[in-house]
Amino acid sequence: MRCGCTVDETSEVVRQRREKAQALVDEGVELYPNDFRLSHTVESVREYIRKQKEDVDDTAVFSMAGRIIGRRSFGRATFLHFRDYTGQLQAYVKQDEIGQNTYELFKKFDIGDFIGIKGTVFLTKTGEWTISAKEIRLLSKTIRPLPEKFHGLKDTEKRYRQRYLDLVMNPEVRAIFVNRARIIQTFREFLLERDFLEVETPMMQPLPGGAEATPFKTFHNALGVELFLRIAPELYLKRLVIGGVERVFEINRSFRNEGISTQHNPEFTMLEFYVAYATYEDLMTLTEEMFRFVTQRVLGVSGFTYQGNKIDLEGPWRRLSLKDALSELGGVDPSAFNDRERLLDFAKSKGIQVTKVRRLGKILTKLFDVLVEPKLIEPTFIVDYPVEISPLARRSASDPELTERFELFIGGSEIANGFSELNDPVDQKKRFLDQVADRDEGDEEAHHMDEDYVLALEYGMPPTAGEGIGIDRFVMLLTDVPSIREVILFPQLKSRT
RNA sequence: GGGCCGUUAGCUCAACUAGGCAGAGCAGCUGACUCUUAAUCAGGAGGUUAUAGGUUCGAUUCCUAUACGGCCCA
Repeated sequence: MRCGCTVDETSEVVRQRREKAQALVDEGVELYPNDFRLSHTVESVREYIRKQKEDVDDTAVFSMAGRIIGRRSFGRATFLHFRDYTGQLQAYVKQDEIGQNTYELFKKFDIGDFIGIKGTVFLTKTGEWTISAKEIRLLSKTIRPLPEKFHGLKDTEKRYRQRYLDLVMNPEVRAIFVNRARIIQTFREFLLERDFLEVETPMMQPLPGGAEATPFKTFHNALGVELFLRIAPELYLKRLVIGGVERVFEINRSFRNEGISTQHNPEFTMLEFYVAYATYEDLMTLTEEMFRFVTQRVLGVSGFTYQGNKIDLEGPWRRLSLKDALSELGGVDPSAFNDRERLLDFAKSKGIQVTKVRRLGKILTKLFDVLVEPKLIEPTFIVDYPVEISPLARRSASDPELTERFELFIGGSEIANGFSELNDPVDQKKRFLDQVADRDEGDEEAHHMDEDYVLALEYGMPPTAGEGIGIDRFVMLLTDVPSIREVILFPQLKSRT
């Protein structure tokens, strides 16, 4: 039985625990009371001990609660460890202290049960601060055993499907999610300190925009309309810039209806932010500053190791044009950049399948994804993306076929994407029309015509730069994990039938 | 969508190469033990080997399909 989600009544262990629970009930013990009050957490007791040093008061009574995570019993006395949110502590439960009746009941407590304990602290012979129980009570009975303490829980599928077990058994897993929370909080602090306004824009949109991706569809019954889960918040955030919110950001989920991999989860978290009167150059500088700030705050150092590669965030980071990267790192002959047939031949020779006959820019990015991206370990900005694959970005002043756009790569994966925003409504409409043409030719990921967004632009958007940062991937970097599923509490899995 | 690997007791894993009674550690159960810490000692229990078929006197093992997971590719 792999799933653990089926109630397996035949399991001997479960049967034994149910019998024990029934035996406690028969003795008048409430299995799930909620009238036990705490005076301390484990950490606050440890703090008390540290402060008192040699003068620990061995008559002071502390009242704590937690889950039993281990026990060693000796007939009429037992050592156990219990754990609360702040840490774990040893308890010494002695029949002489709590009385024979209570001790008999206590023997029916299992590893995993929640207990409340009142007692005094003392130092054991082996030098471990321990609470000596004057009173011990059951706060919540477990019917199923926790995974084994020494080897923990390794089964990947079970870890994801029953994340609570993973969190109980594997402290490093909890550390990842604590770090994730800190990372998001620190990004937020960084932006708030710089006068950004945090907003929430629609997750359900009549037209999915702001990225090239297949959306999830849903339906609003009362309105009778089809809606899409957003693939990006971009077009709504820019509407806010039009409305005068000159520094704005959102940290929240987007949804893309594509394959699942170690780098992709159908729902993922992005930070998107927009700065009026700034350019993509400003954002590259800001990004360096922001990443150093967050890393320093969360890890306490300015660099980290990702999957064996040392990564230094001290700047300035390398900037490389898309075409230079392709020729320098991808081995593409620069004279082939404008020759569709030669590019396709080259792709074929490298075993790269370019499915539909796509625009030149798409062939280039496909080659880039396979040949260059994995090599970009140190932080690197790739700049000068072709306009045809950047329909929302401002044209480069020096070359109208290029845009003022960058993508940031760290540890061989794309972390951020930013550009000076296109704020010319006429050009924007033309770009949408090009996308619609691509869509008509079968490119399902091409943008839709968004008349309402063009209308907004016609009311005037200040010159602006904007950026999106993949929070999950950033967390992967700082926590040094190889799969996005390790940084998402409940990653998408197929349901078991 | 394709390729490879995996699924055995509550948990972690053997047994599969070359078909021959399905095992261990931990957890749990019974008993002993009032300073242990992966406590110790003694005893006993726990299995539809993911699912459905096939080959075979005999299948955890070989074959086919399916489900789920992992890695790689698309």
